[in-house]
Amino acid sequence: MRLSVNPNDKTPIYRQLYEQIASDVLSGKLSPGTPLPPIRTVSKELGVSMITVRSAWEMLERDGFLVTRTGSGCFVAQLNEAHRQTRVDERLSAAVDALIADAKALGVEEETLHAMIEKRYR
Amino acid sequence: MRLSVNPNDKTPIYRQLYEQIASDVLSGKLSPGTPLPPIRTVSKELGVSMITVRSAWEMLERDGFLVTRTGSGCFVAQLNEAHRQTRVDERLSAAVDALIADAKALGVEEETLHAMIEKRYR
Amino acid sequence: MRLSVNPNDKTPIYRQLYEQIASDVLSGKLSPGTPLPPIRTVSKELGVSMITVRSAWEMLERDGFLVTRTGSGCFVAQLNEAHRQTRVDERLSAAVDALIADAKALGVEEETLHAMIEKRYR
Amino acid sequence: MRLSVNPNDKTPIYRQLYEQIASDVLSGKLSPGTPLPPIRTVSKELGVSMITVRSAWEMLERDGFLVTRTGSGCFVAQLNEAHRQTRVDERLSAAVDALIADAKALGVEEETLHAMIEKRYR
DNA sequence: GTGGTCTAGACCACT
DNA sequence: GTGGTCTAGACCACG
Repeated sequence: MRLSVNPNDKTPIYRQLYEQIASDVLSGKLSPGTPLPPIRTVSKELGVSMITVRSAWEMLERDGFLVTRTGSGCFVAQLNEAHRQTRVDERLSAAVDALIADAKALGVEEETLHAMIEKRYR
Repeated sequence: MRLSVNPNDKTPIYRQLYEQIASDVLSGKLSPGTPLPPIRTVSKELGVSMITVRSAWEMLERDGFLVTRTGSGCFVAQLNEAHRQTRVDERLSAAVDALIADAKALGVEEETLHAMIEKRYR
Repeated sequence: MRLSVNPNDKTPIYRQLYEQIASDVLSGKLSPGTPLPPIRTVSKELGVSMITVRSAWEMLERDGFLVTRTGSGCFVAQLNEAHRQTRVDERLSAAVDALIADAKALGVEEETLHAMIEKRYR
Repeated sequence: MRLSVNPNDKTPIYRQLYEQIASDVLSGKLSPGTPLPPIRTVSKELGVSMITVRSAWEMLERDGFLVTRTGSGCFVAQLNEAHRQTRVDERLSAAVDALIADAKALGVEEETLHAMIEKRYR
């Protein structure tokens, strides 16, 4: 559980938190059932308001990444392997499609894209 | 000059306009010297405020895509081929890096990425 | 005595327990005088805190479904048939009223409601 | 647009607002494209915090009942008739199922249910 | 003017 | 102790 926020980043803090946790759940770094640290703790450690953390948590729950049990805490949701894989694919497909749209708008060929990925993947 | 705005898209209207024109300039669809329609016209056709259009134009001028000649309007800027290529690369590199970061966070291999691009490039 | 808790359900655990027992008493599945298992046992079997179970029991006693005999445990309360029927009616009326309010708010006719119940009652 | 909140009701204010607007959209009382009053206005009129209103609006947008365009306001979403009907059905089915579950738990027959609805539908 | 985000508190219900 | 809701401000980006 290594969370961090970058206040210079223009993306909202709650979204930054969302992305980090969602990715960790989807990549398997956080396994189902794992308890998350209390909102107040996260809030203090990151130096952001409780509400900001809650806002991220709420989004994560809505999207099925965690379940919250009032009085006892928040836990990584149970996602079976197939489901997890599906969501990884969805997420990546969207990102890939966005890149391809960009490339096409700029008149860049598929080969150039592959080459660029190869060069920058490290 | 085919401009459009998508009101459901959460990206600000002025940014949508910016992206379209910048892409068209970089891909060569808009060649240097081409006059842009008056702000007032664009504003009416798209049903958006003149302020919004002006703000997109300003950003484009700031980034060297447009030049304003007082009294006669806005024109696509002169970009020499090397410069144009550099900027295409910058833009695409940023997009590629974002995708790679995503892929890494999700624990996805480079090969999977290439395969996905191949499949979705149509 | 088949008790269970659903951790995904947002209704508080103590309320889930309350509802199950209240329903069983009102439907006659639990007859007057039947002893309830000790709080400690229920707590262990369901994996919930004793405090939670106690709080459900207290509410049930307050509402006349249970009686506590100090030293010997909790028992299903004596409810005469007329009383039992009244309470079933109260409970159901409330639920029916809620449904009707919903239907009206959505502009749905009474006939549609009857049809839907017929279809879904199995 | 007649909104009201009942502070005595234990359901959260933002949920009360959500339900009212969602119902009005689904029943057709609010037609697609209609602008909603600014959050600040609603907030003042109802005597609740802006954040509470926003929270309801956010949920409504998430669920496709409205779209917000920063800088110009919030509008009832475009829902075609088929989609609208589907969502009305979903909503009502859920409510009906809940009632049926209740009835079954209490050992009440289908006929009794129909009779009760008939009597209380006014 | 609009909505979007954030803070620093508070009070409540649940476990 | 936990999370859930709410308040009364503030500042920013957008149109």
